[in-house]
Amino acid sequence: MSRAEQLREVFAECGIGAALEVVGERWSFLILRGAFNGLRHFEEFQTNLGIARNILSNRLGRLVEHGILQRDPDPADRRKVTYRLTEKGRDLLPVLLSLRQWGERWISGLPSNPVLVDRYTRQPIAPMIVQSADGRPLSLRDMEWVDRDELRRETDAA
Amino acid sequence: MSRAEQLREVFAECGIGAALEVVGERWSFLILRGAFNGLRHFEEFQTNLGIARNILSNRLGRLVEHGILQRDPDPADRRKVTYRLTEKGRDLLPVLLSLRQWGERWISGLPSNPVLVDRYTRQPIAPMIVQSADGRPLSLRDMEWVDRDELRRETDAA
DNA sequence: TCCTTTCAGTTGCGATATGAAACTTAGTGC
DNA sequence: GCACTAAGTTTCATATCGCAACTGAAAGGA
Repeated sequence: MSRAEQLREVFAECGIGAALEVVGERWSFLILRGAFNGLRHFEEFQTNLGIARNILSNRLGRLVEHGILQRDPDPADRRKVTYRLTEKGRDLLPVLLSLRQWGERWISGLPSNPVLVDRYTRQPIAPMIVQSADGRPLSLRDMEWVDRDELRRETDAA
Repeated sequence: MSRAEQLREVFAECGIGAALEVVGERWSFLILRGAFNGLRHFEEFQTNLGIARNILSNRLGRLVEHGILQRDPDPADRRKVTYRLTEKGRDLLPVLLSLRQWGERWISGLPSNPVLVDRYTRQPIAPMIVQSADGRPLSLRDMEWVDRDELRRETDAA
């Protein structure tokens, strides 16, 4: 087994590793943040993020390959290409928001701009929290890591 | 302004960038996953993740520097060093869990091991979701990005 | 039509980061 | 003292990043 394969195995055995293989490179999250904030075109990403053009090209390509962004030539102006989030990409919002809230709380200390609000109440969204299956907030000491098979035996026994 | 400073500015203007500057490098998330799963010692991280020793050394150092891990020599065996999550580090759990759930849903397709359960009900925790200030689940079309100052004007007007 | 600009990349190349393996240093246990 | 363990550090090859310049196709205007 090659080194790359080994790595992929380490990564893939857990959802975190699997996810990181796809969005774990430098700039990927910032490109996605841009996409969530309405950036659509190569030049927009480039000037907005200040990322090198070759890297941007490479990252957009990877995100498209993995089905996180969708690449469509603009029929009205055939120079232009539109990148938009797929459902798979939009489903990364909780990741981006938890990361952002953590950064606001522990690093920058300030609320980021723009703010994501409830469209109707105009209230900023709530902090991301871990909850039980029935919706109670859980702190780390209310939780426990359990081996999958162990858990199955537990519930079978009950 | 140097290139590095420019980058730091781009990163820092938003919580996501600020967070990525600290935990955005390759392996950082996997090291944190390890820490959440109970890894404490250098050799444990190394054998468990298969990461190169120099990189591990560097990443642990950075995470300690940034106050995400705490480094304590073991008084009982002075060869050993214990790395444990600080509050700042533990507060990254929502990030790790959303990432993991996304990876399970869209990449690996399988629940990861071990499973995080409610200690008392033995139920796996709920999927991470975006909620309104009063706790309603929000989908992307219920939300809107608003400029911070714009929002202030809105609420002042009301 | 010719000329200029825009858009989305690609190419070349030096700087930086990563990875594997061997080495070091301190401490433990017999 | 001797073998072994834990936590790194060093060395060196390779891979990735980042900048600047370049390309090629398509608009847009005189």
